[in-house]
Amino acid sequence: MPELPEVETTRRGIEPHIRHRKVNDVIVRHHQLRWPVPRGLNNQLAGHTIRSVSRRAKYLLLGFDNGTLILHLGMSGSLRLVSAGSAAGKHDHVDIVLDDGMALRLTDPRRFGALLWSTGHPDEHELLAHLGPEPLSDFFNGDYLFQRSRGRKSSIKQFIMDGKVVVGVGNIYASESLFIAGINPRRAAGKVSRERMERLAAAIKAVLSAAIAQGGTTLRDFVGGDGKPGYFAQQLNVYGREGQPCHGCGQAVRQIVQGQRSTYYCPRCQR
DNA sequence: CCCGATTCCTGTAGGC
DNA sequence: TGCCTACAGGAATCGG
Repeated sequence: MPELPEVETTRRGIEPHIRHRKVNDVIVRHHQLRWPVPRGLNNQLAGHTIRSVSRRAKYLLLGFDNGTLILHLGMSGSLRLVSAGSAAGKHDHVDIVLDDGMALRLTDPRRFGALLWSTGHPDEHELLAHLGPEPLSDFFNGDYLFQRSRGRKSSIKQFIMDGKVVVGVGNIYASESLFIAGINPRRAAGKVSRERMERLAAAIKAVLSAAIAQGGTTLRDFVGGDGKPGYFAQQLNVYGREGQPCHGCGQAVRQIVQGQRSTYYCPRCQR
């Protein structure tokens, strides 16, 4: 399930193959993703060259001289380079056919992903305009987390998963970061000390960086642009390890539900 | 503004 | 073996 490291892994995987390439055709086989894929994309893109391949939060941005293609992988999406015209499976919803005989193929079984077209500045697009800072930027630090969290009653886990606070921290990395920082996920965000927020910001950066270095986390179906899975799952400390011994103290890892999402933590190491 | 619940979708896993 | 149900999750949206 793509979180920020998986999206960044995808970006790095596809960029060298698609940047400076011209689009020949766009084939949309299934329009109904998170939002409808705009009609007539082919007319916008055909003949235009991909100038940049960037990322904001979990969105991939393909920059053209006449606009930006905004892609989101949802929770089951992946982008891969395939030979143009190769047989499409039932979940292969979109092919962006390039001028070198290859195609960028969006596969997404659960269809929570999105593909949108923006003609203005992408940062001003409604979906991106109100997002919090990038977790790996200098702007995101303990001070920032401390300031933003004062007075907030929701749990620290839900707080760091809020895209208006910081982007790219999904369910897996939220649990992992809180474990590294030694913070109980149920604690009210507004009551976490400045010192602990420093540790948390550092933990989020460390966990995300390590995951990117490993090519992301493949739990079920994630593959990078080269079709290879990520290897970070082997380094997970708590996620999905309910009942198994904590790597720090040996206590059984506990699972709880917060905001309809599973949280994993060690009751001894995280207080 | 803040917060919790609901919603989209389908593959997978567990129960019987 | 097969059927049924619960569950997984990103993030917009809505109701309180």
